[in-house]
Amino acid sequence: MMKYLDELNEPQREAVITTEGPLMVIAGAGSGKTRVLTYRIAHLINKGVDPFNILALTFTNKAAREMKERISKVVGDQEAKNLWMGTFHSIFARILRVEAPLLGYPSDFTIYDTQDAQSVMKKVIEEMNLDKDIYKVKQVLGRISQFKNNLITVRAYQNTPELIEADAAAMRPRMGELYRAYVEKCFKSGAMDFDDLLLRTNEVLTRFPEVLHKYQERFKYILVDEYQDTNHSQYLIVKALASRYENLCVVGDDAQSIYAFRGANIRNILSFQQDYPDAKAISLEQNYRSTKTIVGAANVIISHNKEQLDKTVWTANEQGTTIPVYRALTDADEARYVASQIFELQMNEQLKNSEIAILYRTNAQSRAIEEALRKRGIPYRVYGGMSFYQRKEIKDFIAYLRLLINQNDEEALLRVINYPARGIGQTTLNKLVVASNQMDKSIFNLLEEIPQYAGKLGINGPTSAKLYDFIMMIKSFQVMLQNHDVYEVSMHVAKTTGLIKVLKEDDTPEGISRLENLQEILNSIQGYVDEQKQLDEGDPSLSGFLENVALSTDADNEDDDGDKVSMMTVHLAKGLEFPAVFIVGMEENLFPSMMNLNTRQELEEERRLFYVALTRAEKFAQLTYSVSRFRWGKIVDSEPSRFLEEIDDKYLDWKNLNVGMPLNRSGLDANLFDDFSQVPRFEPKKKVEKKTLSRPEPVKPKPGLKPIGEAKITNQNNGEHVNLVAGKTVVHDRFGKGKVVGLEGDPNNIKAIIQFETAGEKKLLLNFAKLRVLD
DNA sequence: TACGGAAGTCTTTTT
DNA sequence: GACTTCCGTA
Repeated sequence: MMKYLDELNEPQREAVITTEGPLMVIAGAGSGKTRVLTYRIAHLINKGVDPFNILALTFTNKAAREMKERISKVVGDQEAKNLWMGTFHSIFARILRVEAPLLGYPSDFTIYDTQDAQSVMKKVIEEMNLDKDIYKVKQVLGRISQFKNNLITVRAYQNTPELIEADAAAMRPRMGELYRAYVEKCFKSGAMDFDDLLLRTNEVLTRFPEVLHKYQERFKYILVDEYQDTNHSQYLIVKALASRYENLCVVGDDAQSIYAFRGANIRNILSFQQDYPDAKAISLEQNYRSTKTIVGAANVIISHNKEQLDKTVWTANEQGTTIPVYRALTDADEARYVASQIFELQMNEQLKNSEIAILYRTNAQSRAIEEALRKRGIPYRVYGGMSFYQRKEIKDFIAYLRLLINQNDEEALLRVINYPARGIGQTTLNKLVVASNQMDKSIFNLLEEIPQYAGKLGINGPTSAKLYDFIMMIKSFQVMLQNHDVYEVSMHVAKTTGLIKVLKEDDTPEGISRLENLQEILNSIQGYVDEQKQLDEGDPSLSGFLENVALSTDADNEDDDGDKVSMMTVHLAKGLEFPAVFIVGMEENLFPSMMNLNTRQELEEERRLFYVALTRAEKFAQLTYSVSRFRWGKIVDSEPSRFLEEIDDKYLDWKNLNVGMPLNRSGLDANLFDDFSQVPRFEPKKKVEKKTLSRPEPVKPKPGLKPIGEAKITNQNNGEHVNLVAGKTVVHDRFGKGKVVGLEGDPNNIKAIIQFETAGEKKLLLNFAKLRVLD
């Protein structure tokens, strides 16, 4: 029955069978961390612990789901089903559904995602008449997030002169007021943002000892995965819950801490043994995932960091091949190289697409690669970026559904009260917001009695009637929800509100795709209803569906249909592994990111990020960088990443170093790079190599020195960077064919004067105009 | 009030 | 490039 223990090495087994007392497992990359966690939980259950008493906090929903499946295989579905397993946010949202009323929130509180929060803050700043260039929405919210993650409430802020002074010194003296107004608006709307889910959990556990006691008794055994990425708020929740039984097992790797920007505090893991003096520490150092080359290179990288726990990751695996480092000329060239290498891996190594991943530092890098993969006919899936639920048409529809559950949700109400258009304008809405603030009444409640208030607010008869109609429509949906299933109501909402109609009227490709998306969300609601009915856990609730929507990420969606190459940011790749991994964009200011070059801590986090990226690879890793890249609508020269120089050359295989950028040509010869076996391979001696690396190509004229006789643009035909000069014939999407008459303006922002055959002469900014060059 | 076009602004990573 | 904002027009 406990045969699984034989599948573990010594430290792994110890981590599994040490079930009582605090335990810290430092798990190096690829050291079988997930295996330890699953078997540990299975072991607890086999020992007779009730799954209801086990809480396992994972970093992603996907990790939770996969782990649950694996546990099911050992202990059976029935037992595994009752485990409390999920992300901090989803587990504590679930608990707050029960406990939030103690804090004055409705149990059907709405969860605001980042977009909602930004929209609320934008309105708060406008209502307070503050300068939006000084009080930038994202910055203000970032600051508030810091407060919340450190449990600094509005009151605590007001009582902390250092914070007030710091904000004053940063030219934002009214931060405290903004914080208060934002929190009040959320509270009034019955809404919590992501940080609130943790903050309010802390609050309820602190203020209500009996609640704390209840959950301490419930969660006798607690496991936390990726402990190095917990923030202070999460840390305190865990600490509070575990303080009674102290059966707390944290698993993590300080070398893989990559979420400091979100408040993660690496100290949480570094000082675990101070928090729990009796804690046992186990370190898993044998890597089962990667080749010696990959492990060796990764170790070299991470050794450049100062702040870390002592450990040595090693492997008994084969040596493996050296890591190719390809120097591309443009981002398009880089993408083409990756596509061609994927093709080769398939031919030579019989790898499936699904065994290959392309990792990048920023989502924006996916575009060029997608294009190259499409050209080669390689199927792929891009994870992250704009998720399905973030799309406007989906958010609009969801906003209606949110209103049915929580009519005080002001963000949702303002979003849809005039969409589709029903003649309710900004002026009217401003009056309503002001009145709502003054009367301390939600807009919805105010509108229920609009006939009696309209005159006082200066709202005319027809408008008042429209407002009333809207409220009555929402109320009719609410009534319908009482005796119809969620799917039926959703369908009715989509039709009655006119959402389907407006989308149908738009027959552009984008419009059609928006309609399809609406269709898809309706399908997924139906899927949810069916699934919940099967699980037989009462009637499927709309609020349950909405919670899934708010807390699920793109990576969680399991439409793993077919054999596709995975594309994602390095952050998203955490916890995953692939036989072959490409890490692209290994350039200064990109990886490491130009935003993180200021302090050693920031740079070390970038380095850990690279460490994470490289250790995703089992057999094949490849690195690429480009000497020029299309960024911010401009071509930007770039230098190879310092991380490349940090790796010992014995692990690397430099490619394409002596191919230069053709100067004074109208463009790159695309065919030159199509067959990569033809590209001269230059294996330089060490000295030359380093030199080449820091100055990899002939010095090109800086953009500022360039006369306005020519301009580099990206040709819409083929994505090539070409030089545009007077006399060229170009095609514009709207204006048609035309001849370039001249170029003028600032070198960074060149205007082309183009004489179009039908549209006449136009001046177009090259940073924006989409031109195809004909000759 | 709605819409479209053009200019302006911002680009890191995510629950 | 993507998104927002501003402005003119219907």
